[in-house]
Amino acid sequence: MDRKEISQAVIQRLPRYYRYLEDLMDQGIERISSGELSKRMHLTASQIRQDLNNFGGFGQQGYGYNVANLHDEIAKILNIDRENPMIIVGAGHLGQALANYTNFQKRGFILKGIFDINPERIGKEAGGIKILPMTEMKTLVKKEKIRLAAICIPKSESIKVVDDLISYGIEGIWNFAHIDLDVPKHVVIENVHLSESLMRLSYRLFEELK
Amino acid sequence: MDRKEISQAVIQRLPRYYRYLEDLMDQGIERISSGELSKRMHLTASQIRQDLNNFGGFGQQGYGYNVANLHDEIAKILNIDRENPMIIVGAGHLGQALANYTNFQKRGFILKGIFDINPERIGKEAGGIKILPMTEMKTLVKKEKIRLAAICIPKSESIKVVDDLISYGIEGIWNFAHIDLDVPKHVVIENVHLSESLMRLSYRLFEELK
DNA sequence: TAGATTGTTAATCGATTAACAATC
DNA sequence: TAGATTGTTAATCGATTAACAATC
Repeated sequence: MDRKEISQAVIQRLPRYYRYLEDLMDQGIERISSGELSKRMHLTASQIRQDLNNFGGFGQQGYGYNVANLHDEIAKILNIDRENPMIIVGAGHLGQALANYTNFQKRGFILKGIFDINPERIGKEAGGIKILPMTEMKTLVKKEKIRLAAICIPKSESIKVVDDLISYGIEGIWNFAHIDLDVPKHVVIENVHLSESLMRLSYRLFEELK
Repeated sequence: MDRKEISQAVIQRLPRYYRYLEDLMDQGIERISSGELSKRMHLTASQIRQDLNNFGGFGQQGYGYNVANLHDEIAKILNIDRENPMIIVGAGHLGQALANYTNFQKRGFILKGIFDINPERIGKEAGGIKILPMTEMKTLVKKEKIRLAAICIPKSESIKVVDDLISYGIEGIWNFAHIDLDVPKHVVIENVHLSESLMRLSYRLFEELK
C-alpha cells in the first residue's frame, strides 16, 4: 500500500482516539460525530476529520462515525488487531509493573518472556510467567520470532543488551532506560523517558509564577 | 517576569537538553557549540539556538556554550534547582518503581510519602520510607505543603483521589492512570499513558510493511 | 586581529483551522 | 426531501530552518 507519509503529530493522537472510542463503546454509544468527539477530547472537529482521512473515509455524511467500526479500523491501523508477542528485559519493579498490565495483553501484546540477571529474581513469577536468566533470551526470541522488547534495565547495561536483541531479530524497542539508543534504520524505538516527563511537569508547575 | 509564551515543542525538548548536558559534564567536556550539540542530539544547530534564546543568551560568540553554566541555567528554568517534595499514590509495582528511582531524588524530587489502600502493603518500605494508608494523605500533604503527586492507581479510583488531592493543595499531577483527568485551571497534569506509547510503537513497527 | 559561533531576523515548511460543496 | 455532517480544499497559524550581521 503506497500512501503519503503520516506525520508524527497524527500518530501521537491515534492511540488516544482509540482509547476514547473504547470508552464510548463501554458506554454503549453507537455513533458519534466529529463535533461531539471533539468536545470530549478537547480537539477541533476539523483536526479529527483530517487525522482520520489520512487513513480512509470512515465516516458517513449526515451520520457521523460508527463507533465500533471506527474502533476496529484504528485497531487495524495501529496493528493491534493481531497478537504481538513481546518480551520484557529487566524484572525490577518497572519490568514487573509492565508484565502485570492486563491492558497490554488485552490489546494483543502477549508477554512471552521476562528476563533478569539477578539470581534472586530468576524463577519467580511476573505477569503469569517465570522470570528467566538473560542467557535464555536469544533462544526464545529466535524460536518465537519475537519483534518487540521492553527495556527496563539501567542505562549502563542497555546499550549492549539492545545490540544483542537486535542481532537476535528484535525490531521494536520500548525503551525505559534514560538514554537515547543508536539502532539500525530498520529498528524503531519508542522512548519513555520518565525523568524527562517529571521535569516537564516541574516546569509547568512553576510556569505560572514567573 | 513577563515574557512571551513558550511553545510546548520547546518545553518538550528542554529536559533532553538537560540530560545531554549532564552527560557532557560526566565526560568532562567544558564547552560545546550549538553545531556540535546538534550532531549529538540529531537536531539542527538553529533549533538549539532558537530554543535556548527563549530563555536568555546563554552562549558567547566564537566560543559556544559553557556546559556547566548552561546545565545550571536549564535546571533553573525547569525548577529542579530546588527541592520539590512529592508523594506517590499507589504502591503497586509502578508506584514502587517510581519510589526507587534515585534519579528523581537526585533532581530534587523528594519523596515525602507513598500511599496505598491495600493493608498488605501498608507498613512495608518503598523508596526508603514506609507505605502509609491513604487516609493519612490529607494530613501529610497539608502539613508538608506538597504540590506534586504521582498517580499510580487504577483509573476507576483515580478520579475521586485526584479531586481529593487537589482539595488538599496538590497542584501538579503526574498521571499514570489510563484516563484524561479533568482538573481546575491552576492544576497541571502530565500524562504518562503507557498503553498509548506501546500502540505508537506498534504502529511504527508495522509501518514500513505497508 | 582573524576565526568561530552566537543571537536574531527572514524564509520556508508543515500542521491546524476554517469553509463549503458533496452526500447520506 | 431537509438537515446533518462528512471529506477535502484553501487559508491561517506556528514551528523549523536558513542566513548573516554582531561580537567574543
